[in-house]
Amino acid sequence: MSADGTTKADAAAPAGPDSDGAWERTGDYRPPLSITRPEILRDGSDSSFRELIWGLLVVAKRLQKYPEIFGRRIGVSSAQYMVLIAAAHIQGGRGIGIRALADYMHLPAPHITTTVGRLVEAGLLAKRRNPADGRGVLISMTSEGDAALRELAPFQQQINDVLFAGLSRREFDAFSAMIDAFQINSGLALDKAADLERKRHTPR
Amino acid sequence: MSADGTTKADAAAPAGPDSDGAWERTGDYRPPLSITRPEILRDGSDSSFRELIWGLLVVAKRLQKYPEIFGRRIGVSSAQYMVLIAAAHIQGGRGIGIRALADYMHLPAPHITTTVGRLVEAGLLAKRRNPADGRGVLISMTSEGDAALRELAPFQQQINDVLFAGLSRREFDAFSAMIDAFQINSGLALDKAADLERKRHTPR
DNA sequence: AATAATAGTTACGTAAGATAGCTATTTAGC
DNA sequence: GCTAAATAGCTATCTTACGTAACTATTATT
Repeated sequence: MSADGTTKADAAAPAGPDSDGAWERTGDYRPPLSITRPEILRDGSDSSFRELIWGLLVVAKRLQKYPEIFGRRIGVSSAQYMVLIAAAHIQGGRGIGIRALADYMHLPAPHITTTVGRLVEAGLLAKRRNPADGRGVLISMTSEGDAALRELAPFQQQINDVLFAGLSRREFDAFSAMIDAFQINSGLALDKAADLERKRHTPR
Repeated sequence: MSADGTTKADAAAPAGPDSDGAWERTGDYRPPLSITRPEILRDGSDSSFRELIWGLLVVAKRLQKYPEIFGRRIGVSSAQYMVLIAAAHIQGGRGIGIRALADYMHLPAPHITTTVGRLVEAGLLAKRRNPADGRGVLISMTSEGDAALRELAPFQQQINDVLFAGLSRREFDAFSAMIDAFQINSGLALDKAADLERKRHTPR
């Protein structure tokens, strides 16, 4: 299964003698291939792919820190900041429902309910019954919420300017296109994973 | 401060009449600019930037699910899987210390300690005192850990093949380069944020 | 009118990850 | 050589994210 010639069954155990300081570097552990597409492999190794994935995970974790930072600036938690921004994006003229927010954010509805509740307590969001559907509610920004975002903007601008420093418009567009494509692929890959898990657990 | 002509101070409040169903779409809320770089703005609007950021956050959240999925397959948590992979990457021939792992993963050392502890309990990692430095320990894969990764590999390959489906080698390389650059910028932006926060809280 | 579907809420559980304070060992200064 | 400082790691605790299950209230379906 390993693409290279070295089939070392027991490279896993702590290799070499630990009685003295001498160590052969030949014992370096090599994990199995994590991808098979020939366009990605290089000399039968997936190491450049692994590095990319690791880089992506590093970036992903960092990106999740921005909501935390921006939120702290206006006195709300990371999740609360995200909901606030999401509401700002899609509230439209009349407000937006919990379910629509949940879908937009790819989060379960109960999470939205509690988080919106806290933002309403804080006065940043307003919540009223949907006059057109008594089951639903309409969430919208308050002027306090708007003021918080406006107060935040200069801080945010300085940080985002650094985040995209040195990027030409052409590069920005290329980056956007790649992320769009990757967003699709990552969704398909998650579906694939769910598929495989289902097959495994219900092999009937 | 708003780049467009419409300076609507109170667009924040739920606009328009809610007594009937008639709604003017002119009341749509517009958040303040989140970036100022002219290469990014389009007609004075940051909406394409916001969309990119939102896409990045969606991708980021999805990426964080993969460790969870892969980990579940071999009976460990998301964080445990990440530590296992990290150890596999950098254990070298003799093993790796807690601090080095923590740095590699950009996580606080105590988190590594507890997570490694669970993986040792599970038999996937081995831990021994560093013979060259009595304070330190050396973490390395066990053959059980290696077996788990090998058992996981086919599953992982199918998913990763979907994740990068349709990507040519050239596109893969371009993507890698962009992520590398973005990794640097995101680090700098975090530094900038910490800077600004420090200045705010110690204005002396 | 009875039933199903939908919007939202409440309550609870798991786990990530940050912080503070501690012990043990090694290195540096006198 | 002995004391002080730095370093590696551990334990305990706290906050928060986010998922699931069970429930209520309203609207749509037949």
